[in-house]
Amino acid sequence: MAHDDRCLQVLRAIVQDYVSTNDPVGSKALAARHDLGVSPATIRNDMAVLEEEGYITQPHTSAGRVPTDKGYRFFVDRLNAVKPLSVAERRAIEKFLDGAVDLHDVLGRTVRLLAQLTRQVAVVQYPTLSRSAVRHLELVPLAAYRLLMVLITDTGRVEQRVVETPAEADVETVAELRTLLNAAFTGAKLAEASGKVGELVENAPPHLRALVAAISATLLETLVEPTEDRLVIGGTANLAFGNALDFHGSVRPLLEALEEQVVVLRLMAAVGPSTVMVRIGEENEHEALTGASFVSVGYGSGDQALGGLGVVGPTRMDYAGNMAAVRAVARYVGQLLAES
Amino acid sequence: MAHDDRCLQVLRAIVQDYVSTNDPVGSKALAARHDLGVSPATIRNDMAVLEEEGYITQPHTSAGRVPTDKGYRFFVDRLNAVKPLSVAERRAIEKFLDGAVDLHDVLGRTVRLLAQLTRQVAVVQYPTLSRSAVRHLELVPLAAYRLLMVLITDTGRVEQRVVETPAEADVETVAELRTLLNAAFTGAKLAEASGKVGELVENAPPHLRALVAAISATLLETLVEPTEDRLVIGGTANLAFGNALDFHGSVRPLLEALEEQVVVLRLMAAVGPSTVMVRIGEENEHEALTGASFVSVGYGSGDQALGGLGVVGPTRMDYAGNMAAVRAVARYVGQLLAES
DNA sequence: GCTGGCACTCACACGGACTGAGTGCCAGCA
DNA sequence: TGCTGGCACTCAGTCCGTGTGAGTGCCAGC
Repeated sequence: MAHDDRCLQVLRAIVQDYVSTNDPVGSKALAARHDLGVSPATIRNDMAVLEEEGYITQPHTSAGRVPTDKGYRFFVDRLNAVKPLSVAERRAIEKFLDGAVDLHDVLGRTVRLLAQLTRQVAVVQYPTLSRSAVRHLELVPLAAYRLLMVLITDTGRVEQRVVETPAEADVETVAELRTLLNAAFTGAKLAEASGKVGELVENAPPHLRALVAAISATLLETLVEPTEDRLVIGGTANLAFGNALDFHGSVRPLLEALEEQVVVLRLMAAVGPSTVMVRIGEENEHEALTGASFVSVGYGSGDQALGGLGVVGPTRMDYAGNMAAVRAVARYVGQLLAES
Repeated sequence: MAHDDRCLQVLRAIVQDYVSTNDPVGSKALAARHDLGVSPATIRNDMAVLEEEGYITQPHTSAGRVPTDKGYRFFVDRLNAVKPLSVAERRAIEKFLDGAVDLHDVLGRTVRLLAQLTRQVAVVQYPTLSRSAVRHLELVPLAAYRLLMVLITDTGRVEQRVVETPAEADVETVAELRTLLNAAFTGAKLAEASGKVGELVENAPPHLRALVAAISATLLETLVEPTEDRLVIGGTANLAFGNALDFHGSVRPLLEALEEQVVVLRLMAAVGPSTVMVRIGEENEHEALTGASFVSVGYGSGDQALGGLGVVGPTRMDYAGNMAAVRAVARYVGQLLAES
C-alpha cells in the first residue's frame, strides 16, 4: 500500500536527519529537506502512526520526533545494500594496516583505523586461543624446578606461563620434552588439545611423564582462563566529543563497562564472520550500554571467526557507514592474519 | 619569620580545601576549617601577598582563591613526608597483583590498581627492551625462506618478528642457528646486543653467516623501532566523573594525547626509580596536558628503571596521596618482575 | 601586626515574559 | 478515501531584571 510505503520513507528520513543534526525532527523540516511529495500535514499523520506503533517518540510536547530503539532496528533491518567504502577509505585501510610487524601491532593499528573511520569507540578482540592452532611450543628453563612455557599460535598470538615442575629438569630433559610436545601439538587446534593430553601422558617415557603432565595442565589452564580473551580499545576520545549527552549525561558507566572488557567480550561471543551484528540500545542487556549501539563482526579466514571487532557509539549513529567500515576492516584483518 | 611561615600554612590550607571541595576558597571558610589562630582579615592580607607572588589567583572578583600551577608546585616541593599508605591499601596492592600469570597480566592489573587507588587515569609502560636482558631467543620455521623470531626477555616481555631469510633454512640449520644465537645473546643486555653482532657474524660458520646477519638485523630493528615502548592505559572513566570541567571544558584533547602514547612516553623517558616526578599543568610542554598534572616514577629492581608508571589527572589532585600510591605500586611491580 | 567593621563587587540563582517550532484536530477539496 | 490548509494550543528554551550572598579591599583601632 502506498501509505505504509510512505511511512517507511518518513521513518528513514527521520533517522537520517536526526543522525546528522542531533535535533528532534519536525514535520515541516522533513517536508523541506526531503522530496516526499506530500505536505507537512500529511507527514504529521504518518508520524502519529509511527509514534503509535513505537518507532518514534517525542521528547516533549511541541518538539520534533526522535527514533526509538525499535525505529533504528526497523531502519537497520531495511538497509538492503551495504554502501561500499570510497576508494580513499579503502586505500586508507591498506595503508594503515600494511607494515605491521606483529599481532599486537596489527590489532593496535586496526583499532585506531576503525576509530578513525567511524569516529566511534573501536574494540578489537585478540584471536581466540581455542580456535587457533599451535605453531610452536617452547620451553625455557628458569630454575631447577621452574620452566617458562611459551605458546605461539598460527595467528601470531603468544602466551607464556611459568610452570612449577614436579621434578628437576636439566637442559637435555627439556630438549626431550620440547621435541615430544611439539610433535604432539604442532599444527593442532587448541580446542583439540585437551583430547590429546591423556594419550600423550600415557605414551610418554616414564621419566618424562610427570613433567609432561604438569606442562599439559598449564597449557589447558591457559585455554580456559578468562584472560585468554583480550580486548584492544581505542578512540575513547570520540566519546568526549560533545555528543556525550547522547548517553543521558554521563559517559562514565560506558567507559567503565568498556574497561571491564568482559561485557564487550560477551557480546562479541555471539558474532560470526561475514554477518555484521548490530545491537541497538536496550538490546544490549547490560545497563551501561543502554543508549549505546554496538556494531560488530567476526574476522578470520574460515567459516568460524577467530575473534571479533566492532564499534560502540550512541544509538544515534551512522549505521550504514559503520557497518560498512566494520565489515571492510574485518575482511582485511582476516586476510592479513591468514597470510602471516 | 612568623609571617612567611603562616603564609605557607595558608597556601597549604587553600590547596587542601580546594582539592577536596573544588570550590574557590575564601578567607572566612579557611579560618573556620583550619586552626590558624588568626582572623579572616589577617588571612586576607596573607592571601593578597600570595596572590601578588603568583601562588594563587581568583577566577573573578568576589570569588575565593584558587592555587596556580606555581602554588601547587610550591606545595608539592614542601611535601616533606610522603604519607604512608594505609594497611588496607597495602593489602589491596598485594591482593591485586598476586596471581598474575604473565607480564601482560601484571601490567594490566597494575594499571587497574593504580586507577582505582588514585581515581585518576593510570599509565604503565612496558619494560624497555634495551634495558632488559635476553632470556631466550627462539626460531620457528614458517616457510622455506621465512622464520619467526621470538625474543623472550628476563622481564617477561615477548617480541616476535618475521624474518625473510636470504637462504633456505631447513630444520637442522635452524637448530644450529638457535644454538649459536642463544649462546651469544642469552643473558646479555639488549643494549649490548648491537656491539656483539659484528663479532658474531664474523665468527659464524660460513654457511650460516648470511642467516645470522639477517636475524641479527631484525633483532636490532626490534630494539630501535618506536613500537618498542608500549603503554597500558586505564581508568579513563575517571576523566568523565564530573570534574571534566577541570580541563577547561573538554577532556577530548587529553584523551587523544593519551591514545597517542608518544606524548606520555616522552614524559616518562625522564623518570628514574625511587624519585617520584611531578609535572604540574604548564610544566608539561604538550598543549593537551596543560591543565593536567602527571605523577610518575620508574619501576625496576636496579638503579636504572625498566619502565615507568604514573597517573594523569587535573592539577587539582591529591598530590600526596597519588605520589604515595604511585611509589608503592612501582615498588611492588619492581619486586614482582625481579622474582619471576 | 592583628582585628572588626564597612562599603563594594559581581557570579549565580530565581522568576516572569516572550518566542517559535511543532503538534493535533477539523473542515474542505480531489 | 486520502490529502491539504488553517487554526488554536503547548511548552522548552531564551532573555532579562532583580536579589542574594560570598568574598574582597581598605581603614581605623587595639
